[in-house]
Amino acid sequence: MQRRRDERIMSMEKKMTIKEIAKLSGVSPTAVSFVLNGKNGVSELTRQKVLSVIEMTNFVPNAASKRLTMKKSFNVALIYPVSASPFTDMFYCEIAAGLTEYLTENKYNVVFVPIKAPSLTEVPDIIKIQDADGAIFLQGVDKLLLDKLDEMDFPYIFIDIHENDTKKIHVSLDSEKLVYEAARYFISHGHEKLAFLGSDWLPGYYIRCFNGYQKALGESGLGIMPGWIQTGANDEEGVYRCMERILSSPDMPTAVCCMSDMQAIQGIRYCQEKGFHVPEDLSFIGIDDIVLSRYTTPPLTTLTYDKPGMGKLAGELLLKKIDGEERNSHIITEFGVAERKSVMDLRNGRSTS
Amino acid sequence: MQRRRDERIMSMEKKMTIKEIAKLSGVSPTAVSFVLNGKNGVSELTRQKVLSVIEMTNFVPNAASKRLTMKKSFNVALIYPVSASPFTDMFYCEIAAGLTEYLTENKYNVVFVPIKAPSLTEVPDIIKIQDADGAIFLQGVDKLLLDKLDEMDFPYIFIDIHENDTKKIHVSLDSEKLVYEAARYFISHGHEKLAFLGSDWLPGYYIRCFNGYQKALGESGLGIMPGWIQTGANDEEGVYRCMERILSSPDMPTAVCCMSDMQAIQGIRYCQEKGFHVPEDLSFIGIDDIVLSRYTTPPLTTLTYDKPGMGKLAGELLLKKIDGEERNSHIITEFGVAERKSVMDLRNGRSTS
DNA sequence: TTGTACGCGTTATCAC
DNA sequence: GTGATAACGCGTACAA
Repeated sequence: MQRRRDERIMSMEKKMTIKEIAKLSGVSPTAVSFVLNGKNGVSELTRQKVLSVIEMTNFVPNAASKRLTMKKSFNVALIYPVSASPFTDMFYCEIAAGLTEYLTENKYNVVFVPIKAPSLTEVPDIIKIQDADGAIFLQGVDKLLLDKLDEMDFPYIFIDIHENDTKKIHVSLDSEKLVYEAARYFISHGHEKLAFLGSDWLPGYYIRCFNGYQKALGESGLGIMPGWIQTGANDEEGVYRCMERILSSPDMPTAVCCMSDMQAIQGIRYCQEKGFHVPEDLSFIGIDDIVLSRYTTPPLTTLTYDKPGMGKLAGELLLKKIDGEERNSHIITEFGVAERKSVMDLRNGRSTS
Repeated sequence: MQRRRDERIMSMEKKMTIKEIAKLSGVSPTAVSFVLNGKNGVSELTRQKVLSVIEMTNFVPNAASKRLTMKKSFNVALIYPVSASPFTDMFYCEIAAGLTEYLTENKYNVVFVPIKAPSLTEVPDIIKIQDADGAIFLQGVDKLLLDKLDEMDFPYIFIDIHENDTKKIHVSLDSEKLVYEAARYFISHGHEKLAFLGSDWLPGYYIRCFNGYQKALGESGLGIMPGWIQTGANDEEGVYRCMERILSSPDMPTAVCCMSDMQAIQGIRYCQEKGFHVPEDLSFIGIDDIVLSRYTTPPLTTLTYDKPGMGKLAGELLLKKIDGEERNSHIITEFGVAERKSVMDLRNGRSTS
């Protein structure tokens, strides 16, 4: 008899609702809700009754409904310009991986929102329609938009912010130190003529990187020759033009500091196409450790740190912020060196390994 | 007077609802809804009134509410095993990029759902809680799960399915033809001794690739020597072991057909580490054209096709299916050749370019 | 065209 | 402390 009833319940194809469960359990929807959410206020007896019905029917509360009543979307928007697309840029891809994993584990969806316009000043649709509880910006965004979001009290944080506006919460790298350490690495391997290959379309980023370069050289009393500093490495073509100038500099450098692994990799390519040998003729070091760097020839020596961890950390900060707890920004200042084959050790005439 | 009222409306910070808009416009919520959705059944006058109020208040209908009433989540789940993570595998990354772009344009969110368990037989949470209108599986999934989804009438499609189960809708590559053409490319460049480097943990995929290899060789009457066929290329280590055997084969091949770009790239690395020259000693060809292939040394010659387009196509098929229109599977059979530097032209003794 | 019931989980309000 | 009832949130669809 009992058995038959169970079967009837189990075979019900009708979509279950909390009311149905309540009816089947002989209790009120409230009681079911309480059981579902582990709140107390229900007797052990009812809890068991409800639990068994839930078990049998495989009931799970409807997401849309939950969203509506709780006024929470359980979505987080990941907003990025084309220059920082996780699908194009391997650096941001790794970060997005860590972020997505963390948020998924915490029952949030990550919604990828590319910015197509050159500059986003309008509140993105997903926020307007209240379909995100918070946002993560990659590489910063227009202040105008931030003002609007602030006015709405909408929680957001940044990853890899390239400005010195420390008022906003962000997870970033200490780019100055990154390039500084890259340069130090060269210097500790006997290099004294260091060129700088970078881009300046993100001015804040450029300045920080350049400062790191200059600081390292200054500390060691090394000079810079005309033509060694190139800032047009915005794309492959730009890198090529920059490298052309560096290579034709009257006093050829022995090493090149870069603002990203991609710049280093493209720089190496250019050298090789022109018949130069890396690292024998010229050494390179990157500062990202993107996966590509392992597979180039020579594999790229580069600085390394936990990129998925940055994504995860950003997720944590944002979730805390959504819950009303403020956390501080986090700037990564500790890096490892992935020693591969793109740096010549001038002290003994071999490539490092 | 009118002016003052406008300002009052504009400055209202209260979250607008369709009812508020109705009140302010002096019409019913229904009328507002009609205007919002471009349905007819409202006079031009009301339309204008409503439109102006919407304009002033910047009203946008709430997403959660829309979802609940329309019984639609406007989410699509992208479900993948670790072996096909868009964040790890550059091949799937490009596909996911095209898919995400297309779905975003069509007002759907893409929710990334990694499968952690070795085999997913349970209906994923996101589907249980009715938070996805459809799903896209990368690389196939357990039949048990598909049966359950079928029973629920839940729409799904596959990308890059590796089985011959043609009943399910999918967007895939003709792997047999891919490898066939890769082998043909070698043959047309004077190669007669072709090795095969692959993995067999996706048996259907392995068989198709191997068939392509064998077909090309058969057509040209080329023989296969013992040790030329290696199927343990599951990871870098596996590739190395396979290459070790290929290189120590009594009759060394001049070229290696691979089941993926990564295998080719890792194979090349192994050769180089062992002092062999690519392509002079051994030629390689890939079949994916992942971005990495452009940056290896030598850059990898590989087969190429529109991967973001595959993602977009999959999005189209799924959206149609969600709307109840069945579409046929699409198997990509046309490829280009990205001629780079990893293949030696044995007819004239140079590397192709 | 408009009023209103509906969908569905949560929570405030009440009764015992 | 337990449990139930009802209001809520909000866009949609159908009856009026």
